[in-house]
Amino acid sequence: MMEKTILIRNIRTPFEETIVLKGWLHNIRISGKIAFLILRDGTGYIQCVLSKSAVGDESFEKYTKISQESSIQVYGTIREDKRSPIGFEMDVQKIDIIQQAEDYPISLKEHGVGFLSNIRHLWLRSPKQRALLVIRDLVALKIREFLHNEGFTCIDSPILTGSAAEGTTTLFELDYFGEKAFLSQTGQLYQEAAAMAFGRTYCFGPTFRAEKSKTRRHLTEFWMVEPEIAYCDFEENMAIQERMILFLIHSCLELAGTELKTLERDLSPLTKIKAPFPRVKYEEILQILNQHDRGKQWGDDITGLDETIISNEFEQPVFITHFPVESKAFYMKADPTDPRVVLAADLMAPEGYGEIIGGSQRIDSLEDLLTKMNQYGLKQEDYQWYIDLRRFGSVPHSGYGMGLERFVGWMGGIEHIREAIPFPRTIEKIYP
RNA sequence: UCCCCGAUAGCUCAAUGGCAGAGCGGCUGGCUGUUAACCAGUAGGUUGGGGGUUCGAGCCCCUCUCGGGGAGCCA
Repeated sequence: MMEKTILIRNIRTPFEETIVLKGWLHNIRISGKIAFLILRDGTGYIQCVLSKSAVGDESFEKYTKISQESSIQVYGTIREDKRSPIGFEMDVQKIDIIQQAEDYPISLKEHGVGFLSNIRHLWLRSPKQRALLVIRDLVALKIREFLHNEGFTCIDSPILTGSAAEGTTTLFELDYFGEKAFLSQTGQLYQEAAAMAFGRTYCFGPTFRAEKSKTRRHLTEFWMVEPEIAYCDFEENMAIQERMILFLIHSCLELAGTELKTLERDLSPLTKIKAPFPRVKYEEILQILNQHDRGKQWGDDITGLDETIISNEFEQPVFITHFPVESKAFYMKADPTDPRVVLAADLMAPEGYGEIIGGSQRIDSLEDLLTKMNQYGLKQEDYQWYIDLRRFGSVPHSGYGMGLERFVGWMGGIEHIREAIPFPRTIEKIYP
């Protein structure tokens, strides 16, 4: 007979007939004539109870020698059990050993991050890593769902680009049939073109920064979602971001409870979050920082440490707005009421997580754009297509970029965002 | 590129300049309700590489390599 294969996540009722679970051995505890095998199949964990009286001496001997992470198919029945974290256990009748694993390097005890990073291909199997990457998948799905429901069309920007969007020092350069090309550090400029065609657009994919940053919030390859909205001003831009963040938080709380629990995430800071998020001008932020003896003057950057201070100061995410013109990218629109500042806003997540979104209203006047490009030393011929957008039906428009790993890292409450991407690339890690 | 910290058993870590150790993992045995199970036994080491000081270096000094954290920059 052919037994039915069941995914652990789909076990919601007992099965009196024999079924089969296909997975890997996470852990085994042997107590004389009874053994407890924790099986994982990628969708969940279940304890399989193996008793000598049920399978016989010979099988019991064989099955209790299965090593951690061996691939196995377990046949048996499913029974409710109040002692189980998922409410069910399997009574084992038979086990097929697909491959007996060699000594597995990751034990159930603690390990250092350097060791684990070198075996990331195996580390992915650990419960917390699984939980975090499941949340990543959920967040990515819900970003698309949110934007789709708000009338956005996904128009992917190219990853290979011929010219720099924001200076060349932080770009990965490569040879493109004898010409210089770069890995994209933002898809934004292309989204501005797309938004003029589709109204509301976004791109969502990998971006690359050759910055030699060695911090808990930096990767050289990371995923970014970049919405761009035609006929949208600075204020409406923030309102959309606010709605998106709330939707994503609520989605995680509602749909990823198991994973958040696995990560031992304290949920109270997340459940407290509600709109509207505070909007605080750069100038006022400087004052707050100076109350912490940061000695800030007009024009100074908000550094990583400053971000941590700010994001600990508020329980809610905070928009920092109205940055000095010189500190921001060339395409940002100056505030008509205060030309010293641009209509830009960075969103700081609370709990010390810092910046997760950078956004702005873009320059829509041809004249202003050309002036600004000139000031930033950008050649018009490299950006002719971009300039064109101000010549053929230019409109007020705004957009933002959110770093997926930073958001996921915040949701998961983790220390370092390298765990929020399956195979992180950092300044000194490109393997595995 | 710069600053700080680190490298000892497969892993996580101890060891006043004086015999290199523990827990986990491995292996052997015990236990029919374990939850990172527990108990007993056992194997496991060129203390990251090179040089120096010293009667004597895991420990002090120099240097290199690698790893971690941070600065600058950014999502």
